[in-house]
Amino acid sequence: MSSDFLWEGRAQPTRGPKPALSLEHIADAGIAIADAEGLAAVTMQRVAADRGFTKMSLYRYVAGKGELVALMVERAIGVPPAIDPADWRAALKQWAHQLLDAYVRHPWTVEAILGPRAVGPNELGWMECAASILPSTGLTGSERLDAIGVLAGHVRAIAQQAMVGRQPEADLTAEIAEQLRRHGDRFPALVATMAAAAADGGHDQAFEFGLDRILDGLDLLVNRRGG
Amino acid sequence: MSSDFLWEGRAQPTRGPKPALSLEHIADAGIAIADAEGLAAVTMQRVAADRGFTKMSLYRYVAGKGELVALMVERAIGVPPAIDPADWRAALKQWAHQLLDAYVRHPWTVEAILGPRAVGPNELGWMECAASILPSTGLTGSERLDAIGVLAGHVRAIAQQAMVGRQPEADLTAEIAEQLRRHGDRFPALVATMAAAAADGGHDQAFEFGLDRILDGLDLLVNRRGG
DNA sequence: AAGAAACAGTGTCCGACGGACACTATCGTT
DNA sequence: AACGATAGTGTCCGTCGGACACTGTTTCTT
Repeated sequence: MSSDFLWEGRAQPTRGPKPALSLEHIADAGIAIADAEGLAAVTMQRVAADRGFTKMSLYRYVAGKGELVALMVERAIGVPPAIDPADWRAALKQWAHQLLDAYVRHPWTVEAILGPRAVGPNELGWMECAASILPSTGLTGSERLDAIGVLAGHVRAIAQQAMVGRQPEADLTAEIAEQLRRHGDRFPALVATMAAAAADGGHDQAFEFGLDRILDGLDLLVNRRGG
Repeated sequence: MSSDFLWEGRAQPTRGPKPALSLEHIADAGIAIADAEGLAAVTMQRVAADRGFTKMSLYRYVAGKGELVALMVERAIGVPPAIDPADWRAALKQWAHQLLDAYVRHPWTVEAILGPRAVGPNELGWMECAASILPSTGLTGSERLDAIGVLAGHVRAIAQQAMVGRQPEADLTAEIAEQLRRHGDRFPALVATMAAAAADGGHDQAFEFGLDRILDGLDLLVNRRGG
């Protein structure tokens, strides 16, 4: 299949010069650039130059830029945590928090995992981690898969917003506030909602709020099944 | 602010040749290309050529490619629907379905709205629509904003998965299944879950399942507040 | 010891992209 | 009729990913 490069380290050949680079070094260089300047700043040129080599030498290690980015994602996401599955609700909450941490540490990942892509052991490991929590709920297999999907989707969605809010000059909420100041008459309910939110002072609870709603909803379904 | 071009049609000048193009024509050409071949196929060249003009003529209308894509998104998302807010739960469900429809009709939008971007009247209109449904729930302003965020995030996340599943040769679930066939021993819980899901036959319920969980969770919170 | 074979890294070239800039063509106004 | 504002074109540039042929290096085989 297409994503072998994420699973098998290449067999070290016996003949010829020793490789001066490694997939790990290359991925780390790319990650460093993406963390500092965004995914768009990651070019074959930059990555190679950061390691003191020419662009073309990278093609000895990766088949193209897509592979490089896939390697970066797999390494940035990291190995999934070990979570005690005794209390499924607490475990899922912990899982979601740690996944969000991984995304926020490397905000460009949400951009990189868009579209068709290769799937690596770490990414599958995170799914495995969630899958190992859910059996005690008594939900069906389809429901458990969907539950993982909803939670992972929520984490991704929040990570996207968090990424946008990173650059102060292009803050989405500031942009919305500005447009509402200009054309507020066309969006009365939205203006009222934001005014109310400003009054009650609660901010940046989007992740926790959504997570709690989803877990409440799951809990309800589990109890319905259980009794 | 930076996104005036999404709000004000440019004033038609009296002197000089008549414009041969319009923002609407340009955006439609871009949308047609993106629908057919994906966002990556949208280049200034292609869009201009489809209208029978040279690339540089587009710069009379848009400041750059970013503006073009923003125009495409604003037009593709379309004007938000009018929804009867009597039953807030049914209304939100309808809202989410229609928003998903809009995304699925133009799968490239989920890619285009990543990162800092200008915000247009249609996008704000969708938020207004949701905001006008929620007051009857009795939730606080912050909670209502977060509720909108969770729902919109869920729709976006599902739309992303739907986009990936579009191309048969790079189906993510098929890729996962393939890797599990090879390395299933490392992911026992995941293998078991997918086997169970295949047995109970329920498929493609991710959107409905997640939406129902979120709405259940909101309902619970509303009732807690109400009594 | 001397090729031969496999491998690592480089230099050069290409087409496509977004975009700057100077240019010509077209129109309403005076 | 002339002018000036506007529309559209042609040319050029830097950067990108990548193909391909090349040189240099190491080790196995004879």
